[in-house]
Amino acid sequence: MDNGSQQESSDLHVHHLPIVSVIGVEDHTEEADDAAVDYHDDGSEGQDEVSNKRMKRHTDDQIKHLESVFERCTYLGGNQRVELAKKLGMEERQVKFWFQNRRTRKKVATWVDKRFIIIQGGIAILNMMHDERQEGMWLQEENDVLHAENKVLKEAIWANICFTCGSPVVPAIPTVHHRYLSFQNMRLADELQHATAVFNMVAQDADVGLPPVFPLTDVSPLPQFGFVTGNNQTSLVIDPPSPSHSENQVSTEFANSTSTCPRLFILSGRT
DNA sequence: TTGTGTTTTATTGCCTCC
DNA sequence: GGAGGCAATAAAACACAA
Repeated sequence: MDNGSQQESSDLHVHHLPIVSVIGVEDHTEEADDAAVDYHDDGSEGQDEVSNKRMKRHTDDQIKHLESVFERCTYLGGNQRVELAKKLGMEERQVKFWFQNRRTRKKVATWVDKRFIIIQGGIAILNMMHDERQEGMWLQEENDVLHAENKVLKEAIWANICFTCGSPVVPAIPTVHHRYLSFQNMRLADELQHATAVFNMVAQDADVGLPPVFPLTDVSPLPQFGFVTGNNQTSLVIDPPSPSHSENQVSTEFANSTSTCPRLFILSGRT
């Protein structure tokens, strides 16, 4: 603050008179006299030199007393200020300035505390979000595992692989197939043998010069197997149908042939 | 010792209230 | 219009690292 502005201020606001302009004319106590000595301990120094030292830190006792009063009341009335200033040996304006600055510090401190609390709350929320996210990640991992397991089970079902023991259950079907084929082959072989014998006998008796007939080696295509689900039951279907086996018979035979795998038996029985 | 950042005291300008 | 509050700021005092 330059002296020019101070002078202007002194002209406009009487209550803003510089401290050095009033110190020495007040009725100081002993402490106030000490403070005044501090202000003027330059002795014969000029007014400009004194102005350069117009700021003097209050003593610890003064600050302690001011703090104790401030704790009880942050604003002082005129009489209170005068009495406190007298008691502490301070200028009334000094007390006023001190309370004003103290209120400002308290306001800033309160603002900082509030911000700190807000930040703490934010940190707590972030921690909660982190925990929830961690839990979500665990659930996601568990979900992935379950999905993978589900996929394996589905593939096992569709591939006819026992997901309990890992052994293929598909070979159980060829067993039925083989039984069916064996039966067919035996029947066809008998028919063919019989027909060949009859044909050759007839041809020989008639002596028509036809070449002898040899048994056919061509066989019918392998039947296709499939599952049909419905009515809470899964049935084995053979295409083309076996001329000598009903679906129930084949299904029962299939179930019996795979009965070594209890879980598959249950799956094939009910859905 | 000195430069630099922080704290404390004091000032200024503007505002509201009585 | 005077008294006093507040925000912004100046300046002195202080703390501390290099």
